Amino acid sequence: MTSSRDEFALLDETWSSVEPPAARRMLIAAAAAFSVRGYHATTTRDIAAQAGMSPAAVYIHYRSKEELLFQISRVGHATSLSVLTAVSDADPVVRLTSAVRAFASWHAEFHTTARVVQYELTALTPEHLAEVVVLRRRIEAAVREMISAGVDAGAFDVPDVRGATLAVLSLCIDVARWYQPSGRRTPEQIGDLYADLVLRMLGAPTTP
Amino acid sequence: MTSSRDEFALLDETWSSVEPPAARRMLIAAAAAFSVRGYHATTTRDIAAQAGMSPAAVYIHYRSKEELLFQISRVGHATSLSVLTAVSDADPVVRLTSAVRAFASWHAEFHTTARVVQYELTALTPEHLAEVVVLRRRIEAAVREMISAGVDAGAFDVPDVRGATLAVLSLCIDVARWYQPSGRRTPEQIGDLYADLVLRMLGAPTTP
DNA sequence: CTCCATACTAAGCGGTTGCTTAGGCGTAAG
DNA sequence: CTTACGCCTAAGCAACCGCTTAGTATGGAG
Repeated sequence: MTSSRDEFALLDETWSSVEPPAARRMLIAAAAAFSVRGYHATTTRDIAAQAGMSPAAVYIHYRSKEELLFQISRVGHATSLSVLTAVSDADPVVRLTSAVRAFASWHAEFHTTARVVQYELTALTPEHLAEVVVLRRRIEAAVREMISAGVDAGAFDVPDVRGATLAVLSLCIDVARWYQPSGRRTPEQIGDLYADLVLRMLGAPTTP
Repeated sequence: MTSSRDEFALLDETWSSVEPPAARRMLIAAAAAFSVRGYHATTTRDIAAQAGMSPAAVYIHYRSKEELLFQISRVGHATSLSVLTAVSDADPVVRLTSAVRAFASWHAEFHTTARVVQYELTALTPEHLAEVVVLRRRIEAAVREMISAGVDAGAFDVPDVRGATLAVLSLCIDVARWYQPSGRRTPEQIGDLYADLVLRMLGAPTTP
């Protein structure tokens, strides 16, 4: 299965810094399983089997199944935040365009991680959720500031900045739900499409 | 808890045609639980307790826990399709505007049902999923046709109709994920906001 | 070689799961 | 009064869950 191998190669890219290798294999197996079946439908035996180890091996590297989820969610949120804020162009229009392109295409390319990040929040303990919510607020603030900067520069025509922020974020995040690697669009094409749609939504002068 | 009573009143509105009353109470309890905790994290004992009955009572009215989910998903999809296609205005711009307003605000007001509809598809059996996918395709086709009609009438400026359809649907559906009754926007305000944003996205001349 | 820490497995424990069985209770027809 | 039927519960079964325990293999330090 080629697509399955690609899948795991991409997950490996995201989690390459996790050591030791057995702990990384567990995380990758858990992310793949949580993404497809959901946290509650995934058993620790599933994860261990996918990682090629016994069920008890999970608990050598992680305190609980929930801690596995938390690590995926924490690193996933941090990664998506850094993807969003990596652009530092002076022009607010260019900055937002690049940010949306990168953020949307990340949710496609890394949809396995992104699905866990976006749709398994309710399975986290209150303490872990609180930690992740801090990152989510920073993601929202980053988008809002980029839109605000464009409005202040006279580049955008937005009557409701909070509402526009909500919509832009919502649009990008939902990519993780519907994206399929077998679909007709590549992550890059999705990024380009969404960057254009967002500029229109924000009333930026059309660049022909 | 006032908000909890409102919650159940709204669910009652959606499921009022289900008979007998005990079966309806089960459906409502299941929808509320699936929406908050997810299908797999909800036990048949949870559902029965919320409906004020014994665990075995579930199986008087439904063959399995999955059939409970299927009924919620099937009726929920059918309802959202009829909300989307209820508008029959001749003008394609008015038609799409009204449809988006209604579809987006439905995902807010009935977010409990909408969450089950949008996020628990993977828990359905293959047969039940296939039945629901037919409805999903009709929902997508309805939006695509409305956008196409606007393009044909020269009212929209859309380079990629399929892409625009994807984005419009995605935007509305994701309302179910982030909406909170305690939030700062009412379902109607969300509908108005989204109708405006979608018109901008589709390059419709701004109506001041 | 001994010692010990690390990484792992086989086996299993207590608790929970979806669902079944056997039977009770009320109502209405015969 | 008897019978039959629809709706419900008490009790429980087999399977499965997250996680623990006891023990094994490995490899490097002294």
